[in-house]
Amino acid sequence: MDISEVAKQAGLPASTLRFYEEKGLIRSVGRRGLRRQFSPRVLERLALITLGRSAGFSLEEIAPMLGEADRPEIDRQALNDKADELDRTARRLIAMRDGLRHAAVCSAPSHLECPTFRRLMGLAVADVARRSRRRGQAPR
Amino acid sequence: MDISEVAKQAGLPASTLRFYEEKGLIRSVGRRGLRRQFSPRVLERLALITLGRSAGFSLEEIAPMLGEADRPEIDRQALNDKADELDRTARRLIAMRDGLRHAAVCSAPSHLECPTFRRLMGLAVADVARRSRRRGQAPR
DNA sequence: CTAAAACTTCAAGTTCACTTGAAGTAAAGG
DNA sequence: CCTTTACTTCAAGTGAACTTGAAGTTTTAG
Repeated sequence: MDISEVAKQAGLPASTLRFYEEKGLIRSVGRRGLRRQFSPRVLERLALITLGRSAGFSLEEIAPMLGEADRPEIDRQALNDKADELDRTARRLIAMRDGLRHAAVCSAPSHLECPTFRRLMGLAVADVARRSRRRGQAPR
Repeated sequence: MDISEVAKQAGLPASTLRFYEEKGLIRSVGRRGLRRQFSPRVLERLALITLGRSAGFSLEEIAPMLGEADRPEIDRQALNDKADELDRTARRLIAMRDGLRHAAVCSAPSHLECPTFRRLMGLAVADVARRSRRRGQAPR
């Protein structure tokens, strides 16, 4: 398959495919002239990468999961850890969602006077503070 | 208050406070010598920024919400929109979480042979494809 | 009074995941 | 054969949100 065919099927721009190849995440099976040729199996690999990305894994984290050949060796512990992390993140988002919804209808003259909103602010600040403590005074 | 005092209370490095001031997100009330002095009210503003950030707003989105003076004018519609967005994101994360949990215990010889896992991959790919279509062939 | 600690500015660097542009080559269609 | 289209490489650029470093000034503690 030509790169544009892969791009179309994977839903990714060709530039991304070249970038992934350069990073060692995928491989082309050869060239026809200058042009890369891909095996259809690359689509599976790309789907795996896309899945990983949308689960919040970085490319660096994904690389070792893909394995050298075509048998992904996903560490089950890593999956569970990531699942836990997603769970925590999702909970935070939902708390935030509810806070926002409340703020949107709250009748307090200013959000600053709304207890719910203030509690939310407090949580966020505590969160940042905790983070910076963990990372030794250098938060992100 | 000195910048370090504000930093401590807000849980943010001083460099971030200078950065926020440069961006017009906060203001110092004056200088003592070279040193910025902050009013304690800046803490509220910073809490608001931190809250916004953790809800997924960009600094650019947050700026207009803070208002010129000290009375934040948060657009209720923006809050609802962001709440909806958080909701969608949270749902995606939860689907992903369940998928990962399944994959972690799945007995299929390879994840590639597990239907649940494959469905998950398909979803992620469809998602990316949808995105790139919306954004005119230029996804992120 | 002096030295260390805390602050200042400004430019440049960092990270991540790509994208863009320029300049060139090759394949496909007519 | 010739042109258009599709690909190629490589370096550099993007954006968000900061961080870091160097060099200088001021405050504070002893």
